Amino acid sequence: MAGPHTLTETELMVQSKIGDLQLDFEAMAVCSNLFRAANAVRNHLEGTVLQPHDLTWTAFVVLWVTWIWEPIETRQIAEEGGFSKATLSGVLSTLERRGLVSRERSESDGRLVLVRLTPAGRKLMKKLFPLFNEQERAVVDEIAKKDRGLAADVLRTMCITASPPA
Amino acid sequence: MAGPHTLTETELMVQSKIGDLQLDFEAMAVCSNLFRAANAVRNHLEGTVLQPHDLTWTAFVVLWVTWIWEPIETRQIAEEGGFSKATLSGVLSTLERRGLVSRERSESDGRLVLVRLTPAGRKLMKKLFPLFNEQERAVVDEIAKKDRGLAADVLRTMCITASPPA
DNA sequence: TCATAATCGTTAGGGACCAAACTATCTTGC
DNA sequence: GCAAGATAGTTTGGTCCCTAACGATTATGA
Repeated sequence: MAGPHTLTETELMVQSKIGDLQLDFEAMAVCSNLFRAANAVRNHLEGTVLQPHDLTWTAFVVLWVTWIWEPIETRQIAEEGGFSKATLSGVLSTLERRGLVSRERSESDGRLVLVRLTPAGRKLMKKLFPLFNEQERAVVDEIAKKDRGLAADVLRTMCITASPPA
Repeated sequence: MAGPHTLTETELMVQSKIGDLQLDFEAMAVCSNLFRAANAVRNHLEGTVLQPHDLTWTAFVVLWVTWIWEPIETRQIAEEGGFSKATLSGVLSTLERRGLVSRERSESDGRLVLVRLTPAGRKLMKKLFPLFNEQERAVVDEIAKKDRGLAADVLRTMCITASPPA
């Protein structure tokens, strides 16, 4: 979904395939662009900020969430980051081996594990996050300033609409 | 990045961690919501439309691109779909084994492989795509009608801004 | 009290994805 | 004409991520 064909070309072809069925091309355009944009932005951030520090996207999210909310329970990291606790478990082990985070069993509830950043982890994030945000700014730069708030709102709305009713 | 904390809470925590550095919180909000929305929408579409037919996201994209543009060269599918030709190769084999697509060597250039849908593949897409589009419509439904065009534009802009200069 | 259920993090197994190496085919320049 | 390079698709090896099953701990209720 990141191809060279224009939307109009595609719409004409779809219409010819689907016959006289009713389609919502505007919804199609919004969704299609949503996936392309998310991929492009993620690839950009990975390439410019993360890869030079040998960090995975998920690893960075884990570091970021932990940095902001430490000490934090692993289940909260997984929920905040939007991935499974199984994925988190592996990523945490990697980050722990690299000396960026530490795990510690909760004293009040033996099932829980609390995660913190090590001093090295905090130092890394204090250096890395401004670079990350600078690239976020660059990615948004071409959007008219007055449209940015609306963009964030629209995306949040889609988030809520598409999320399972919990 | 799909967590329960509000953006304002997060901003306050980030500010306290980063000190007096200049950050663009609006860019942060747009990017953060972009990833959450893309994940939520993709999960929704997979759950409601794809999983009942035992189709992967990537497999569906391959079917869709092929359906619209057949006969199509594999390199075009990969570019249009936004994944590597290595990934495509495996997915095509799976779809071929299930009798949904067919591969055929080009007569004019022996390096190329042309892909088509089988009648079964075409039948499936003619049934599946309206369902898919119906869910795309549902996901966009809460966005004010007048904002949808702008949303698509903004996303396209981010796409272009973030994409490598080719 | 104490078995049953719920919840936590980890482990096992599998699928999707990519980069790099490989084979086959076509193009280019001498 | 033909060797060297370019290009297409596939295979290989490895990473990331998920679901499902598991062991450990805590909560529940008869």
